[in-house]
Amino acid sequence: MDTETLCLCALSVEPATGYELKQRFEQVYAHFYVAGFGSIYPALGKLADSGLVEFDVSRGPGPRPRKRYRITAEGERALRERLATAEPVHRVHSDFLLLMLMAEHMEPARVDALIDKRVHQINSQLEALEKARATDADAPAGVEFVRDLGQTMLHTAAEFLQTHRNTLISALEAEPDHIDPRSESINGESA
Amino acid sequence: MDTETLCLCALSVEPATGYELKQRFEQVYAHFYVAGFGSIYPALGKLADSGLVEFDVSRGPGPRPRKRYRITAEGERALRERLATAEPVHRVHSDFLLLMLMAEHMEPARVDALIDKRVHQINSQLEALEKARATDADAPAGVEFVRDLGQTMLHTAAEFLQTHRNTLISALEAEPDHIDPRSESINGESA
DNA sequence: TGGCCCATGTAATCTGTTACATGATTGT
DNA sequence: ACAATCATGTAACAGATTACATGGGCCA
Repeated sequence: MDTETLCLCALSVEPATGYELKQRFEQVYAHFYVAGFGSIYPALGKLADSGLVEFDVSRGPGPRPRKRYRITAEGERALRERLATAEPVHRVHSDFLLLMLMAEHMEPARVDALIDKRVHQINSQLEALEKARATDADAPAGVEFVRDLGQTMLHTAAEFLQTHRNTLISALEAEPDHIDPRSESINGESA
Repeated sequence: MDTETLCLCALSVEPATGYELKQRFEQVYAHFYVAGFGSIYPALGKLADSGLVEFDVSRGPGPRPRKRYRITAEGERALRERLATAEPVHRVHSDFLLLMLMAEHMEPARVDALIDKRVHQINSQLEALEKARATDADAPAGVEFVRDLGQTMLHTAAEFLQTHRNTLISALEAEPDHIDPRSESINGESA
């Protein structure tokens, strides 16, 4: 499922402009999907071409007219069709974890900073989800399910990082693979 | 960071053929990275061209020679460089969660089946991690860190799904948006 | 008047996925 | 005899990222 289906899903909840969709994705969908303008606008264009969405035009602030998209009856049908047949692929693509895997090859301070950064990312996503829950109190069951799962996962990740960071950093400092081959005998047992 | 860097990382741990790398990725890296042959082989080719890895050739079972790659000194330098500057991007791309978000538009049985499938995926990844831990007992601190984090996250996800699936399914059955527009007056307030 | 937010879109580029092609060895 | 596993690679395609282009309104 690509950005096109993502937009169709979002529009089935509530009409929006492309710009608004991006914001919504960042605020509420960020923990399981990302999409930039470069994929959102072409996706909306294609959806409109195939009649799955339509739009009202109004004079926007920029040089181009602003378009507020909404799903059509045909779009609803297509959406149900896609939902009924799509595979539930779930993949994580994390440079962060790859970096952690290679922690031995980095300076401990760098590792520490990376964890810090990740914790901040997680916390801002958690805040966004908290806000969404407050704003949109009785959302559909599916939306709440995903929101709760997101909060649980993010919370668990943050907690793990906070609890284990010291263990990791200590281990790295004890066995300094990362330091340039000048200072060798910290353990007193190098060649 | 792309498949190229991923391969460089994996080869810095231990030499391997392209085929073996894929297996390793599936078994131990699956919870945070995926790569198919179509990206692994070209990546290894490029790495070899730029001198970051080298390989021994032996007569393999297939029509082509088998190449076992290992990282070079220059490769180690390049790797450290990349590790020192890379951004810790972490992104989830989950059709599964998007489907759950749209649960109202599906039949409850379908939602149930999707959750089932996901739980099985998680469990097989957990098994792979458990096996890796048993096999490779005292791995570097970074590797253990990532392995433990993976187990924690996967375990949390599985538990959440098991605990909340009934609540979700019940909610869906109570308010059948998913059924064709025949039965309207369940809430008694349709147009 | 300088910068940020709103707002849409295109084009070049990068990367990954999928399908295809090839074929020996080992186990059932 | 058949299937699975081992094993490498290419080519076509799909999709996303990035940078660019445009410009009004609002706030300090």
